[in-house]
Amino acid sequence: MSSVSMSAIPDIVIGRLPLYLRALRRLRQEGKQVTSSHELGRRLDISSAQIRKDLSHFGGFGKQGTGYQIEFLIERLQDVLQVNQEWTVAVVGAGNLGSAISHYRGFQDRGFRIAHLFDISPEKVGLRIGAFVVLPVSKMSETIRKDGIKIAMLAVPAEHAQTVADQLVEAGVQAILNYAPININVPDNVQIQYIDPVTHLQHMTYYL
Amino acid sequence: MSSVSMSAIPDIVIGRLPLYLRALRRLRQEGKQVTSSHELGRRLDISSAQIRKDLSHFGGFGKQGTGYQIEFLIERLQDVLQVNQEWTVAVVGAGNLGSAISHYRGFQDRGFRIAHLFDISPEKVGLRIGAFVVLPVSKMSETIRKDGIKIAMLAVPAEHAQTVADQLVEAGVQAILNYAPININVPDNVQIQYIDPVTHLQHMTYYL
DNA sequence: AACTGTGAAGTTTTTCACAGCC
DNA sequence: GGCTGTGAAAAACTTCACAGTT
Repeated sequence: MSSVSMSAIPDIVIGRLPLYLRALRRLRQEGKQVTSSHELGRRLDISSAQIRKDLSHFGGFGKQGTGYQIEFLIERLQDVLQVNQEWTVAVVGAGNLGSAISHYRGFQDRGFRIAHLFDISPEKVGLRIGAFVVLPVSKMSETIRKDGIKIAMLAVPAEHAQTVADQLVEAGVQAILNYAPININVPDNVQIQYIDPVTHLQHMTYYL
Repeated sequence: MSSVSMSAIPDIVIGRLPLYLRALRRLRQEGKQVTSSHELGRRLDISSAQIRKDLSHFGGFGKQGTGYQIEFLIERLQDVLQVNQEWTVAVVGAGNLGSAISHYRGFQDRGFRIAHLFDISPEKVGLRIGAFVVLPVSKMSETIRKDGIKIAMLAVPAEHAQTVADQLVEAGVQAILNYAPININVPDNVQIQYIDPVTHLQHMTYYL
């Protein structure tokens, strides 16, 4: 997990911040202005002490006796996670999954904008998928470099995931969200996260 | 996390087993017959000691001096995770995401078969999506009960996720994989897991 | 009265390191 | 020589409990 070890703040804490942020935005949408570690904890099924301790790593965001101002805390968490800016993202793979990702409206208002969709197949290249025209993988490095893209989502078959990841890293990508059901090796300074629904299902079947 | 606390084996260990299984099947596909905790660890970026300790919870699967028989270990892990049988799964939500899930070929050979696709929208009901004809949510409880379905994937808008989850639980579903970007409350005896790509992206941007 | 922020205590998880076996 | 399985040690993480503030 790369640059994690040199950070003073545990990675497991960082991993919870997006959940706090998501819940807080929900509370805001419901019209609430103030919340407490207890209310958040109840919603997220996390102890209130955990939430207070996590947040305390970044400063005193709350008020004793009152709780947390939702709007203020949202801003602070977005600052910490660096999602007050908009990140430009590339998607590689224009199959069913890449297509679904490209159509998804939920990235925009949480800090991410998809800028390009790449595919290697000549039949896909040139097609319009959602708001994008599929570009050839042969143009990938050049485009990513030109636009300074730092984040990519990988939705190619498992067989090609490592090769494409290598190209992405070579082109300057520093964070990869890998949807292919395979482990990938990247340099220590590159972030990687995985999405594989089957691992979640298999985790649950243990308990059934 | 429900029934977890009464188990002798830590949930965090259970969560890694699907990753081991995935890597082992990959090794098998590459033609390998034997592996070691070191080789697995290198691929997964997990320490070899961790892997040995995790596996030792379920019995001595390896041979000193030799390592692990890949085929044998795959079978054992599939037994432990109960994925030697095929689980029948329902998908709720026939939008882009539900459609992508329904088209995905990767569930079948890892223990899961999608049996039904539900949607509430009258325009969607009756459409053919992948191998499925979209069924109305009004038929959901009845169908799930009749087929004894225990697992559901939730791909509806965040606003409807809790309501649909309640109906699923009421109909007998015991495990839900929620793709909606919102926390859901379910009874203690029901498993729930989340997939939200944005939380992963936000986790990574912290380090950029 | 209600709530935060936080040291200290408690618990869980990981790593170490090595005996035992192939 | 290489590897597993495992107690013991170390590290990481969570919870407790309460002083301090509104």
